[in-house]
This record gives sequence, C-alpha cells and structure tokens, in this order.
Amino acid sequence: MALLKFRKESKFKYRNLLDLNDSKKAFNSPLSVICHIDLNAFFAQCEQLRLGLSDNDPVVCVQWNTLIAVSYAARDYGVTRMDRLEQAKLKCPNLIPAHTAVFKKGEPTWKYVDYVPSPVNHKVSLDPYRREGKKVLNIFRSECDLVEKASVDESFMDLGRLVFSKIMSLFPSFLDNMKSTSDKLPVIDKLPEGLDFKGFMIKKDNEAEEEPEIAGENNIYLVEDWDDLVILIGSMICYDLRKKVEENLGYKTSGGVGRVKTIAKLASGYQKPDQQTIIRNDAIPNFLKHFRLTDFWSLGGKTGTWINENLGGETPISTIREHYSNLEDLTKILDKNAELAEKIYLMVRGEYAAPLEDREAVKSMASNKNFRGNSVSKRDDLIPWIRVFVGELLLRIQDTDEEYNSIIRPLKMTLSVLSSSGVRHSKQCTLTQSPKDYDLLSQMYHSTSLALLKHLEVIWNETTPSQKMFPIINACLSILVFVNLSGINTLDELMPNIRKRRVEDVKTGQIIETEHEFKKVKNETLLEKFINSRERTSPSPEMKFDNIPDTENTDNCRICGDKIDITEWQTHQDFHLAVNLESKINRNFEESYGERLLNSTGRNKKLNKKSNKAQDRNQSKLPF
DNA sequence: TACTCACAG
DNA sequence: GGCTGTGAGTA
Repeated sequence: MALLKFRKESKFKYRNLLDLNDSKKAFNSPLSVICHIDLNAFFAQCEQLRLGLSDNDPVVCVQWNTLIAVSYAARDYGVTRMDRLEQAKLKCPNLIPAHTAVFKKGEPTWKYVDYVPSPVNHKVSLDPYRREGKKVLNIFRSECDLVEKASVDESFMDLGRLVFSKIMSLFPSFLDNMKSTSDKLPVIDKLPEGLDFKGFMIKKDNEAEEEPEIAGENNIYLVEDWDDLVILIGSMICYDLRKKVEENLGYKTSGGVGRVKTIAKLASGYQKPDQQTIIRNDAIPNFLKHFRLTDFWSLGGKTGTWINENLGGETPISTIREHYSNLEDLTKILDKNAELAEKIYLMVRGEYAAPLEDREAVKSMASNKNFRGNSVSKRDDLIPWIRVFVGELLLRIQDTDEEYNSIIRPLKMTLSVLSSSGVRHSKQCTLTQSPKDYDLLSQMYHSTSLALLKHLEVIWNETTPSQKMFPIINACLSILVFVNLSGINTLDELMPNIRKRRVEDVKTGQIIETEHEFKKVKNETLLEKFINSRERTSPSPEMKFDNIPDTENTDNCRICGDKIDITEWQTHQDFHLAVNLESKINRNFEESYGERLLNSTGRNKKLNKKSNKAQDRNQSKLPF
C-alpha cells in the first residue's frame, strides 16, 4: 500500500515533469519512467499456445536435440536449457517436446512437421516466434509512443507521456501556480483515490526496519516525492500493458519499472514469471545489492571482466559506488577511458540514462545454416540450401511488406561461406532491381545468390588456393540496406545509374531492350552486370569463368546453342533465366513506377516538389 | 567492401 | 550450444 509522505519541498522542478511529455527529453529527466517487459520462456510459450496446452504442461521448445526454451512448468522438474532432450526426459517423463518449425532442404517454406527433423535435411525456422513477438510489440505500440524492441521477446517503453497525461488528469490544476519551469514542483498533500503501486516492491532504506528489504501485500511503501509518484503511476501502466498482452494473446510476461533502462531491465528479470518489480529511485542502492557489475547490459562479456580486473577483482556495485565517489578516480582506474568511466559511474548509481531507440526498421536479414560433417562437400550440395535461404528471406520480406503495407526491398545481398578448413569468404553485391512481384523477386534472388556463389569459388581459388572451399560447414545469405519503394517518387536517390538510363529511355520514348543489353554484355556474368551497372569507378575483379579448366564434359545449350562446360551449366542457365527475368522485371517495374517516374522527370515540377515533401513527412513516420 | 570481434537473447 | 541479430573497428 502506498503512503503519501511528501517532503516539505520537492527535490524536482516543473521542468523535470514537463520533460516527460517530450519523447526526446523524457529519458533524461530525473522523473523519467522506463519499463521493460520480457516474455517468459517465450518460444516455449509460443509452442504451448500453438498446441493448445496449459501453463501446467511441461513444454520445451526443441531444436534438434537441444532445448532452446524451457517452460516454467518444465523448470519445476529441474529441466534447464543446458539439458539435452534425453536428459530432460529423464528428469520429466511427461515432458512435451515441441520442435521448432523447419525448412526442408530444397524447399522455400517452413512447416511444423510431425516427425523429428534432422539437421542434415532441415533448417530451423524461428519465423513463428518473430511473428508472435511482433504481435506483442504491436500491442505495446498501440499504447505507448516510444517502444524500443530489444529482441524478439523483450521491449523497453518510455512511459513519460502516459505518466504525464495521467498526472494532468489527476491534478488538473497543478500547473496553475507555476511561474517558471525551474520552480520547484508543488507538494502533494493527498494521494488521489485508486492510486497504488502494482507489483513487487524493492524497499528503501527507511522502509527496511522489518526483516527483508522486500515485503508483501500488507506493507506500506512511501511516496515521498514526485519521483515516487511517477514510478507508482508507471507501475500501474506497466501492469495494464502486461495484462493487455495476456488477455489478447495469452502470453505471460515479466516487467520492470524504473528511472532508466538498465534498472528497468534488471527489474524485469528479478521476479519471474508473470510478475513485475518496481524500483523507486531511493530503492536503487538496495536493489543493486542483488547484482554484480557484469549483470548490467553490455558488461556481461570481456568489457565487464576487464573492468573488474582493473578494479582489482570482482567488486560489489555498492563498493564501486562508494569508493569511486568522484569520476576522475574511476577514469584513472579504467585506463583513462572517460566514456566508459562515466557510464559505469552513472550505472552503479542507477543514473545511466540512455535514450530509447525507436528503430523498428530491420537493418539486415540473414538466413544461416551450419552443416555437419561432409553433408555439403560440393557445389551441388549447397544449391538446395540456397533455395531454402532465398525462401526464408522472401517470406520475411513478404511479412515486412504486409506489416507496413509497403514495398520494402534490400539494396544489397551478401553470401558468406565457411569452409571446413576454417577459411571464411563473403561476397556482397548491389541489387539493382527490386520487383514487387514475389515470384520474380525470388527468382532474382536465386540467380543472384548463385552468381555470388560462383564468385566465391573464384575468390577461393584466387586468394586461398591452398585451402579447399569444400566441404562447407556454414553458409549464410543476407540482405541488407532496406528501402521503402512505396514512397519513392524519383528513383534518383535510390539507384543512380539505372534510373538515369531509364529516365532517358522514358524521355526518348525508347523501350528498354534489356535482352539486347544482356547479349551485348554476354561475356559478363549476371553478377558483373549487377555490380558494374551501379558504377564503374571501382571495377570488380574480373571473373574469368572462361578460364575454368577444360573438361570433356561439355554440352550444347538448347537456348543459344553455345558449347557449355558442364561446370558452367548452372551458371549458364541462370544467365538465360536472368535475361528472361530481366525483361519481366522491367515490365513489372515500369508498371509499378513508370507513372511516378514520368512525374518526376520534370513534366510537373510543382507537383513533384509537393509530393516529395509529402514523402519526407511520410518517411519520417514510416519505419523505413 | 571484406573481415573480425564483442555482445546479447 | 545453435541460431539470429546489431554495432564497432580495421584495412
């Protein structure tokens, strides 16, 4: 229960509270309220709900024979993520193992299968969890204007505006006496009806006279100033958000509420599952007693270890706080790394206020697969997996398009391969076409990734001739640098050369004869065309596919009649596919953007300017 | 652009 | 441990 016991004068100013209403400033206010919400054992919860099971069913999410998420019901049997499936079954005979969805080798879509998939013929798909995670995120976004997605199953939220408007409605006249924003905030003499902390409270020092510093329902928690009041309101909002997720989607969450991200994050992990923890500013020292420096986000690895070494060994957070009461001392200890020192200095006080990053846009998407033994010992073994990679990436592009009701396309594609000899090479190219149509897109990506593969083989021969490329133990296809083509009026900013050529073509009324162009450069590979069509200032290394050693395995191409080395067969077919594709793409491309393109060539400059502005506004709102 | 390292869940 | 992702840094 909350007990209002305001000090004679608030420590805070009007400005501190007003800042909450500005999403750019709120995080930095001493009255900021950040919450962190985490989906408990998320993948297991997804599987539990998908299979129509209850919280009491000991579900685990399985990948091959390892556990990637363990439900709380299964944890009751002592099952942990470290267990192999067999060990887990011994601990819990009625265990319910749910394998992730998988792609079958050679297939472009994932499925849940009714047998136990093997890593040799399958690739795990985490898509179902991404989709569910997105649903949760959408609920958060529907309530809160600043949400940072920290991972597929956790988010930070800046509750500033929500808290501020709640205060405005609770104390409608509280701004009346304000003369300057640097005035001290008024003293509250009465807590409005219905206001109370929601969740697990960490005690302040002056509340700790009973035994533990944490207490139950009947305890009384002080509201001594505005910082306690905003956290109280924040705890109610956090609770409502979590309930909304549970009611709409069925997922149990844990939450944390505090002044900054690092505190909120530690708090949400403190009581699990289905519980939230509240940290008032004055309770921060007590709360941090439960953690080590390396528990802070970003300090879990070498950096945290290095800091501890410099401090002369593992040092409690409270010791760091008390011993290094001035920043200079800490900076000296930390090898004069002023930035890091300040961060640590603030962190141990719970005052490290990092802004929330409202980046909803994905920066890259990758489809990755580890191969076992010699299962990919030659080029042909990799092809079916490339089909899978392309399929997976395409599904994700479709999802993104749907989510934002836009056409969102990557500008770059990278293929990376790790050979069993330990050598990794990667090759990136620029994608100069991005058809709206998914079949075309898929074919294009397929051709492009095969061309990249071809290039990688050349790279291997040229740079590491002593190390064999095959067998391959890992391959990864990724797409990156996304643009939203829906908002594009002029393609000038997007694809300089392509567009210039097109604009000229449109002006002169010529039809683009892509096939002809292709034939003209028929000694160039598709990849070279992609790369070189962008800019020729830094030519890519020649890909002398002609130089591949002669073999007797040659045949005539049925399309062009050329004699084709058998090792070139696939590439050659891809070339024809690409030629064919190119014309289709262009038709599609012109259909989609042709009119806009015309508008942007100067026929109607005013209109164009206007629409550009509209686009700017649009883009600042749109994630891409 | 290619590659490596660090960190996280 | 396997898988997916981001960001920093280097040449």
